[in-house]
Amino acid sequence: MPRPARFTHDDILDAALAGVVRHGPRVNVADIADELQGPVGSIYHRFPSRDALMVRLWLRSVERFQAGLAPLAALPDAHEALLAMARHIPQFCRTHPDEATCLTLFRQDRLLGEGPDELRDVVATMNDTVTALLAGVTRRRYGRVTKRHHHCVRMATVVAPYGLVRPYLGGPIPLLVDDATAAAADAILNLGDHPPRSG
Amino acid sequence: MPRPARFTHDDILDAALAGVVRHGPRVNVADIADELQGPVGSIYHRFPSRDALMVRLWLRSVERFQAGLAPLAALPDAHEALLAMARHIPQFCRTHPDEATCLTLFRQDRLLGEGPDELRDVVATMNDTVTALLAGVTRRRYGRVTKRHHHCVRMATVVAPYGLVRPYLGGPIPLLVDDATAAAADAILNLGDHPPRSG
DNA sequence: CGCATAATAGAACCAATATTCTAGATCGGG
DNA sequence: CCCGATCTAGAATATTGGTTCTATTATGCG
Repeated sequence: MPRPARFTHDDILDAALAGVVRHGPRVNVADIADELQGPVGSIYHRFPSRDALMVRLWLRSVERFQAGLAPLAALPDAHEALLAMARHIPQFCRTHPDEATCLTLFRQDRLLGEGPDELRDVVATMNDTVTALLAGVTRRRYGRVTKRHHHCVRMATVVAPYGLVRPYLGGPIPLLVDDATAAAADAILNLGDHPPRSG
Repeated sequence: MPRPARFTHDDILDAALAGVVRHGPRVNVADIADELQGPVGSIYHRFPSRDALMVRLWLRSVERFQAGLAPLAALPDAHEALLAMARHIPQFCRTHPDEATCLTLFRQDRLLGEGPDELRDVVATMNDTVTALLAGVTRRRYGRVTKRHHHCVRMATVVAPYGLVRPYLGGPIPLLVDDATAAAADAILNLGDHPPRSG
């Protein structure tokens, strides 16, 4: 009975993504409406505020990124599973360059502080699923899960790979990055086998 | 003969830095004036615009960061020199947490595109000195400087270390990060010894 | 003590932009 | 064919925040 919608939530998120990629994190809603080829009213019809829209966009990007991780964590050899998860990051950035850029432009901690109240919980728990995933593989890899193991795994599979691709976002990502990612991940994982005294 | 200045350039940059750390990259000049405990007029008396101020702040942070690098590049053993340069990053972030945060909040490419025209050259050439430094050590480490070597060295000494500390900025940086940095740098540097086929 | 100079001081201004509001369009069903 | 419901549409409004402007203050010198 109602008038059919011309724009879905995802349409608007897509427009916001395009806007962010083109104009940077400070895109204004007029530019987003431009990308949408629609009026700003339609944006506010679906999203209560610009901030909420941006947070939703970030959340969708994170979800899409995380979707590819679960199967890799299930690989039989735990060490190989962790390396595969590390490699997944540059691969994802190559196939989803825009979402990857979006992920780098907002930081979770800042969204937590500045984002709309009603989304705070969602943002906060966003990484819980990944943390749980990592905890499982960590136990399989090291036998037990100390704070040190936790950090090593996180650095090897998330932090280092992410850091390595970051400067290449916006352009082609050389395959060398994938090799560097795997090499770094392997080295950092092995760090977890030895006691704290650095050598 | 004139009235003595209450605020130096550096005072204002310090205030801007404090503002950026507290409010994020979108700090407004009123907040900066707040940190300065002075009026906005005094800020505009020294800097032509907010953008110019931010770029100057970024430049100062980069300079301070780079200052510690040169002596390390001169170490006799080239491989050790590169590892020392890698380790320098988490150390710098620990001793200069605010400047480090500032470095992560602005990206050179975006400053190039959006920053004031008169500063574009300065921004563009900012990394030339580091590139030159790296080129020298690269030659000593590998004997010659191919594109692949260049990338490996850059990833090992800058990109990976930077990426590894980034999520820890704003809080204490565990010493484990330094170990991970060195391990990753070593692994990536060794990648440069082998031909392109990954293994 | 005025005078010249350069800086502080903050209110006034104005442009950019997020948000709201009112009107009009589009559909299915009675 | 009109009605209710929902959405598009974009002009109007409000707010935020960068920049400018007009005092006013402090200093050294003649």
